[in-house]
Amino acid sequence: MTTPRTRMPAAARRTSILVAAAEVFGQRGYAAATTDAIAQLAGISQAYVIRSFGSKEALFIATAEHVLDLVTDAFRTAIAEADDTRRIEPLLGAAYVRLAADRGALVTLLHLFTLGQDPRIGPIARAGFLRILAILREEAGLSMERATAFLGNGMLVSTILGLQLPAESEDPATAELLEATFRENTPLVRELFGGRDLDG
Amino acid sequence: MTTPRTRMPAAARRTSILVAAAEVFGQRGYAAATTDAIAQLAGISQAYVIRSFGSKEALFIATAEHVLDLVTDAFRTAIAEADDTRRIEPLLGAAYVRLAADRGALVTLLHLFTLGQDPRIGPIARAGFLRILAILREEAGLSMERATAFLGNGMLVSTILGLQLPAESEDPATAELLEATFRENTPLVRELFGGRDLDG
DNA sequence: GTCTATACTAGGATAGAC
DNA sequence: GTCTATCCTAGTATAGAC
Repeated sequence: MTTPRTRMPAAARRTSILVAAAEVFGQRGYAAATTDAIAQLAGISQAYVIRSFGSKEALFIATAEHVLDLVTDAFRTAIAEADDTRRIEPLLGAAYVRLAADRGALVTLLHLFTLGQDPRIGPIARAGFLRILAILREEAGLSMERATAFLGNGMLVSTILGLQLPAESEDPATAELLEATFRENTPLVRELFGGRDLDG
Repeated sequence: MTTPRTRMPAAARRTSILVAAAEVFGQRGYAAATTDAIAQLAGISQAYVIRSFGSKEALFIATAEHVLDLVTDAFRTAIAEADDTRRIEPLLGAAYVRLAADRGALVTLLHLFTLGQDPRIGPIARAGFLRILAILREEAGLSMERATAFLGNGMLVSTILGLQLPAESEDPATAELLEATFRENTPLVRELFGGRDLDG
């Protein structure tokens, strides 16, 4: 709009753009997301978004790294809280589901993983995926079988978010699906999304 | 190009466009795919692609329905072959993996499931997902727990395809991941993709 | 650090011929 | 049934001011 808004230190501005970007990228995907939508959500001009990150592609990469950091941090915190008397998956699962509160984060990740064919983004996507796998294996101590079962469930969680299935459905098949996918975290999901549709 | 190529009955042309569309949509996703790339792959003009389906959106929807049919048909065939002395998941899994030979099909499905926010496509995506779930539950007789485990593994398979991880990697983590994800179908995957990268 | 204005391009869709 | 030519919009990126 007309006059410069809340002037802000560069680092803070960067963060606020990244947060907006994760939401928009999560909702629409990389290609369909517009830098203008991100700008509006961040409350700044489209040109300034580009100024700050150089290009839409660079912004997406920064956003992806940011989300990847959120996930790895969340997993590491969960791992630190674990004692070895119980399975660690519920803790990791809860950490993952809680990231859904960061609107867009999990679905942005899902979008990232569909971009393997992109010459710039593809390598980052592969590395990010393998990085998460390595944490599950080496830091959480999961066998490959347990790790893939956990990852599969995580992809399913993200898919359900991306589909925007209703968090509270009258359709019994949907309700049962959510129970089976979110398990002990189902109440957490309902709390996060209430009556609204699930989205990232 | 210049002069009309192989003139073809409308139905056959439709199919050949759908096949090309699945490949391009699978590779790039809905938004990034261009009707021109689809046209080139199908060997016809961009304008004719639009002519044939009305719009890019309509083409995507038709492609999605087509892929959904491939999946449901493949599952039903697998179910028909099952005897009840063994778990049915390996049969279903093999059927699913074989669809990867239809370049783009599985990853197109993955893209479809990220489009929940789209007013036109979203409802189709949700219905398609629930339709697959219903087959697993009602026709294959899986409990909801087994169905979600199977679906999660399927999403992981599609994600690995979308990431284009190499089918034969020197990286031990990747190799082990593929083994754990594809299980008894690992040889089939290698046969399908040989030395090439995995893609849809 | 942030804006307005604008240049430029890609790509979906239409018109009309054959 | 299929093409060429073209219109038109959306959206990224740049220039330059404050």
